[in-house]
Amino acid sequence: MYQPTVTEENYLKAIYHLSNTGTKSVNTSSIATSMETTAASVTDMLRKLSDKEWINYEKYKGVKITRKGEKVALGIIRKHRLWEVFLTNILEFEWEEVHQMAEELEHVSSEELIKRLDKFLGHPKFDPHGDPIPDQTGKMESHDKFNLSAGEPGEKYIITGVTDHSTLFLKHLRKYGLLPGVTVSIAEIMDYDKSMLVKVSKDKFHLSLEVSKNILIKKYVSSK
Amino acid sequence: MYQPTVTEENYLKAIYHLSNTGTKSVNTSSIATSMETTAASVTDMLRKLSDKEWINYEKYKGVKITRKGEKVALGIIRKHRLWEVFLTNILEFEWEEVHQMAEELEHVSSEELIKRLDKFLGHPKFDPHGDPIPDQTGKMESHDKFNLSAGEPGEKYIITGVTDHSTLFLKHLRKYGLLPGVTVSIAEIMDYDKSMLVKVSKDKFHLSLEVSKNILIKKYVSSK
DNA sequence: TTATAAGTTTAGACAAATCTAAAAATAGTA
DNA sequence: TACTATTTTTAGATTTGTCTAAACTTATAA
Ligand SMILES: [Mn+2]
Ligand SMILES: [Mn+2]
Ligand SMILES: [Mn+2]
Ligand SMILES: [Mn+2]
Repeated sequence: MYQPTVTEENYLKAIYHLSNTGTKSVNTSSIATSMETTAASVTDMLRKLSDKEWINYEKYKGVKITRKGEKVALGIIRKHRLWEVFLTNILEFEWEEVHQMAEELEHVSSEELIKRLDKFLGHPKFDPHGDPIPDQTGKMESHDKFNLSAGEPGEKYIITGVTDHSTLFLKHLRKYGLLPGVTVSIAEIMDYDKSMLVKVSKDKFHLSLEVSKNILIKKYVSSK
Repeated sequence: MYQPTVTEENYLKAIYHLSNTGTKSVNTSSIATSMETTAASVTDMLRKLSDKEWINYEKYKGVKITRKGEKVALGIIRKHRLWEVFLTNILEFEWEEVHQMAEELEHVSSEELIKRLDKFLGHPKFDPHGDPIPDQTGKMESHDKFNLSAGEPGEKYIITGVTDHSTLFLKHLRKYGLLPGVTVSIAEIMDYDKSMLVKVSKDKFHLSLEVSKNILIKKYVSSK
């Protein structure tokens, strides 16, 4: 049908993310915040996206992404995350460096390019931040993940991702080797401030609640 | 100082190419043709490029690219050609497929990305079409190339590039294995239509003047 | 050398995406 | 319920890059 402009792609991606993976309805001001623009500009754009049937929009009632719109959003997210894998695994960037570049690369339009990139990278299922990569049909691994802050003393977990994607946070975690795939065990949780003492391979260190709340984990299981 | 928009980058690249590698002055209509736009639009843009000191422009007198403008153009050309190498050598696209994708990829802004891509590709000196890749300072291998149509019977040559970059032509050459690096010897040149009989490894075939005029070669030298 | 053709610039308009300020609708609360 | 605060939309501009049509400049050639 229509093909979205770069700006329309960015709006659809933002709306998709704000509606936590495509379900609930999103209001104008939250889109404005996430797009770093004004509510007035968002209203203008919502009308256009609605005309093209990528969202359902009623004045004052918020917006819900349509199946069509979701397809566009997932296509962009797929490209974004595959390029992030390329940048870290092949060009050896650190995980906190790749997001801005991927924001540009995700708009390169060729479907064949992304198909071959996916193949070249070995069909990765997750990006460097632990976020799942949608396949060509939009399907992806589901999150059965929970926060490290909800973990229990004495238990062993595997890091699967983060909820804060800021450069500052990612850089901080990398210093401690706290990356997706790494095993952590909780030695102790302090009653006073809910900070925790964790063990990562040979090292032991202290994580504030601030930090542990933003790390996603799954239970450790010996094989696979 | 300023950083060019995607459109400005495309104009500067076109002007650079039209002035055969940065020397002679270029007129409005040739820019319009190469950008597939109107002379009026070009005039509008020339004013902007001139304000930003990327070109010297005097009304009705044509335009010459400045040192600054040349630097911008060479940066884009470097990115374009490196991405073309990536697409052919790594993602295994054919040489006639890569140009359109490179037209988009060349505008991805990160300098660090292109530095690492260059390194990953092994600092290639030529793109898949035989065009030289400028280094970070804008320097590149010079063309001591000439047309196959000027070659002599009995002589052996190495293909170094093409002057027609159209998909149709590139596809045609690939069918015969006429790619940069390949050795050809001229068996015979027909008096009547200047077509030539050439030998490429075990195969012998006929090339029209139309074709031989668009193939660039250098003399064959046994070593290197 | 003057008429005509070719090339170039200006004038005025438009679409996309944005903004500020003002008006309108909805939500929260006394 | 009625007032106020918050959110959202509209109105009117602005910027970038584009267009057509008209005016202007330069080249060509009788
Ligand atoms: Mn990212
Ligand atoms: Mn990511
Ligand atoms: Mn090209
Ligand atoms: Mn090329």
